[in-house]
Amino acid sequence: MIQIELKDGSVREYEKGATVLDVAKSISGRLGRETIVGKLNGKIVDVRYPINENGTLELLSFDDEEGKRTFWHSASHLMAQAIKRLWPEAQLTIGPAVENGFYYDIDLDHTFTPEDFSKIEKEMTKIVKEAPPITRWIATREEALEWAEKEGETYKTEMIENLPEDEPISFYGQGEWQDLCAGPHILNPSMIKASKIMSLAGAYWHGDADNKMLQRVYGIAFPKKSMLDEYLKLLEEAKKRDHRKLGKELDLFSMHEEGPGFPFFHPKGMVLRNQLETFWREKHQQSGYVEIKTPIMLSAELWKQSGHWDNYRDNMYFSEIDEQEFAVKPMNCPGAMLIYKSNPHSYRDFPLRMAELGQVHRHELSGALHGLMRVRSFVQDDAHLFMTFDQIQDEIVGVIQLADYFYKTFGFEYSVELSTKPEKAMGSDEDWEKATDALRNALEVTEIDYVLNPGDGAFYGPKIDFHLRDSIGRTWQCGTIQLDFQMPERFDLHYVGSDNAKHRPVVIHRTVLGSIERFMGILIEHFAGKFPLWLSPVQVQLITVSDAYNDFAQELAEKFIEKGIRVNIDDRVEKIGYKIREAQLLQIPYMLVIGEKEMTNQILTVRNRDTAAQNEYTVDEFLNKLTTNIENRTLELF
RNA sequence: GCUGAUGUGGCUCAAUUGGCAGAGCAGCUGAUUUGUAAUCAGCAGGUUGUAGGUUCAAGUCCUAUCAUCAGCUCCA
Repeated sequence: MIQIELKDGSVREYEKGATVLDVAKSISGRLGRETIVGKLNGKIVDVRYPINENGTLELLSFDDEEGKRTFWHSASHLMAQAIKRLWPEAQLTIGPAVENGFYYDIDLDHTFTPEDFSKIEKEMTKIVKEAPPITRWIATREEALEWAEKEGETYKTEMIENLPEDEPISFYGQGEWQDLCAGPHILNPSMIKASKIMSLAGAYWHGDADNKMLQRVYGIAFPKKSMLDEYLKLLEEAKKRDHRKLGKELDLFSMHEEGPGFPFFHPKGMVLRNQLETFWREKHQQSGYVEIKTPIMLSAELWKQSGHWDNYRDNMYFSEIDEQEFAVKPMNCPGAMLIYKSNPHSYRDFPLRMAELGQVHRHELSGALHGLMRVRSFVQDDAHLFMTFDQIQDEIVGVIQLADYFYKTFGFEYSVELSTKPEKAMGSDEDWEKATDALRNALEVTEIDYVLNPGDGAFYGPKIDFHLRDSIGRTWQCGTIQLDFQMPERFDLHYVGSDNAKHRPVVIHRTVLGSIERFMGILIEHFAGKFPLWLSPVQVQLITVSDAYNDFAQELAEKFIEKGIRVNIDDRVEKIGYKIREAQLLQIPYMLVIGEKEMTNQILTVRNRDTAAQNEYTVDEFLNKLTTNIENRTLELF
């Protein structure tokens, strides 16, 4: 007999060799039905896994991350089986679960069309009805290769050949179809009560653009039909907060064919932008930064010196001035280096924090452009910090805390990645190691959770990235901290130390918002256009009941303007309901109906955008509440 | 850049098998002076992304090109 400790701390006895499923069934029928995978002593195992020794076991269902992934992985098998039935010549590659569902990459001459989706879905439903039990077995390398040969699955042959010698090669099968797969999997496709093919995309084999492009079929699946409906509804909701749609509706910015990747900011978008920048300047000044501004175009010679010419030329724009080659800056660092070099520096100046809202241009691939999120020209909220080696950790910690402060002000959740040396990089392995250690230490000091992203650093140094999430769950890099030992060498920077000798300073590049454009995109989606008061393009809408009250509204407006409130008067001859509706659609925080009652009593009737509640205030009361909320950059309206 | 899809008034969308480009909203004009999410009527607005081609006839079919969307790749 063996002893299994369960999640609730209870211990149960089983025959040696009892499977995860046996355990689940023994506890309750429901657990028996819903358990998808087990976590045995911290390791994910198939429900078919026989337990041979004492240990702790967690039973995971679709509600658990690991359970969900397994479920979706099995759904991708179901889809693959359906596709193989419909197109037997299809060659299968890989079919993993992703954040929202699963995909399978398939090599097939027939190009899938959206019309094929329903065909595939129908076949999937048929298989679900057949309910073939999913079985697992281990094959030798020879058997596995034989299978791939027989099935004509050339990609699988390649995958088998690349498997490590000592790893057991497992197969999963359902009905007439088998697949090479590490698992784990659910017991039977009949557990998949609802599934839907979502979209189609091209994807390269092994993610390498030199390889053949495969067809990637995306799908989603759930153990309950109602969950699929809910998910589809959620997607609809997310579409409504797409910053491209809201940008148009709220008249914040526009994009034009004449300038692909170059956004145009409208007056209301500029209010938002300027508020952001004002906030940014205020906080940076408080945090000991000075501000600089460097030119958009600089000599090509400078970019050769900085290393951008060798490492970043494909992404740069060039032009000629007086027969000399110039480049439009893709980054702000070389300009900042020149400013540093224009004066001698002492260790007493350090740390020197030079910030720059710098407009950069980068030639991004046309297919990569995406609203404000990925553009070809954007303003980085950049800064270059110059310091001694001893100051590195404190400075990185300082930036991490600054970034945290900014994100918290907007109520963002964020994730952090540490990226290490890429293939195309300058500098010695030793320098890279030192720099990477410094970043890692700072992360550990601040006790921030992070994931490692090997090989994804900048060409001049490793980096810490801050990622924010958009409305449909895609994450975008915003803040970044990059340690750089290269620029100081290349530009021969130095400072005089306390020993009266010349030393090389260390440089940190960093952004917090990342790009103002991208950050605005994220903000729009995060708030779904309902900006907090301090960011709202129009903060107060005065709505007159009839033109008898226009003068009074005008008087009031002047009082608001005097306090710096962004106010707008709607004195059109329209019904109140009509004017309220328009202000509401523009997400204006406060709507004030101005009529007889207000004029005679000298009182304000205030409608709140979010609650639709109506409150009465005296003018001074309301003004005080407004200014306090704005000054504190409060997220909620009052 | 690659794969696939999509481009019709400012916006959202119609237009049988190729057969006279249309509606709602927004805009303008007039009437309505209105109390918390749409007052009524009239008017105007388009070389159907662009350039070619097929055809008696093209929004519709073909070719090229540009842009956008989804993903890949890349990245703030």
